[in-house]
Amino acid sequence: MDDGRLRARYPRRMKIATFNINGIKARLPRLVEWLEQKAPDVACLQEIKTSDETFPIAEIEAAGYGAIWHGQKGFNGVAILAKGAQPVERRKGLPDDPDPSHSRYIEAEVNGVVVASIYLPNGNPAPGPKFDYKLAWFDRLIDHAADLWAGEMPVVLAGDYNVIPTPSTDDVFSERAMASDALTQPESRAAFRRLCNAGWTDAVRTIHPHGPVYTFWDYQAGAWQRDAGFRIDHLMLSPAAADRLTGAGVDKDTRALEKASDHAPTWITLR
DNA sequence: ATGCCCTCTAAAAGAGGA
Repeated sequence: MDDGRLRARYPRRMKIATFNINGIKARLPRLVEWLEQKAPDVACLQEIKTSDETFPIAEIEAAGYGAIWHGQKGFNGVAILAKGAQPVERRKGLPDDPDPSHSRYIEAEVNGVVVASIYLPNGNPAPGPKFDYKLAWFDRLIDHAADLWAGEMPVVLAGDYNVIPTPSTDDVFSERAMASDALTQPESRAAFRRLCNAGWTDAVRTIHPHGPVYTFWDYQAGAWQRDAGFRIDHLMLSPAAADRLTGAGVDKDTRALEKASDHAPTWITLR
C-alpha cells in the first residue's frame, strides 16, 4: 500500500466540528462555503429543521461529504457529515427515550472514532415541563455515555448542550442577564458537571483554560456587535480521544457573515 | 418588565428558539 492510501485510511490529523446551523435549507450556501473553507473531517450538525426526505444530500455530496441524518419537520434534527467518507450509523435517538418524536441524537463511527451529534433541549422556561424534559434528556445522555465509555474506540460527544458551564465571563457575557435562563440553572450545570466528573473532557476549555470562548450570539439586541455571547456548544471526549487532543477553536468569522446562524462552528483536532 | 430577531410552516392575533 502506498503512503497516500495509508494516509487515507489512517489520517494523521482529524478535525471534528459541531455546528448548530439553525435551518439547513436557509443556511445551505453558508454551510457549503464553510465545508470548503474549513474542511472539517467530521461535521456534527444540529437544528437542521428539515424532514428526512428533504435533507439536501445532493449538495452535501457535491461538496465532498458523505452524511447521515435524523430529521424532523420544522424543528430539531441532527446530522453527521464526513469528508470523503460515509459515516457508519450506530444509532438514532438515545436508548429508552419515552418521547422519540424529538430528533436530537445521532451517532456514527468515522475513521475509528465514535462521534455523536447532540441537540440537547433548551429547557426554557425554567422551572416547568420543558425544563424537566431537558434534565431528563441529559440524564439519559449521561447513561448512554457510560455505555460508550465501556467500548474500545475513542468517543467524541459533540453538540449544542444548551448549558453555560460556569458563571464566569469566560463562559457568559453576563451571568446576571442570563440568571433566570434554563442555560444557567444550577440543575443544568450540575448535569454538565456529572458528565465531566464521569471522566469526559471538555475539549475547548482544556485547550483554552482562560478567557471567553463564546459559541453563540443572539440575533437580538445587537448581541453579536457587542460580543454578548456565551459558550454552549461543547465537544466532550473520552480518555482515548482526550489523549489525542491537539487543538480546539471557534470559527467566529462564520458568525459575522450575512445570513449566519446564531451559533458559530466549534471544533477540535485529534492526532 | 418586555421585546429586540430569525426560521419554520402555514398562510397567524403563530411556535420555538436561547
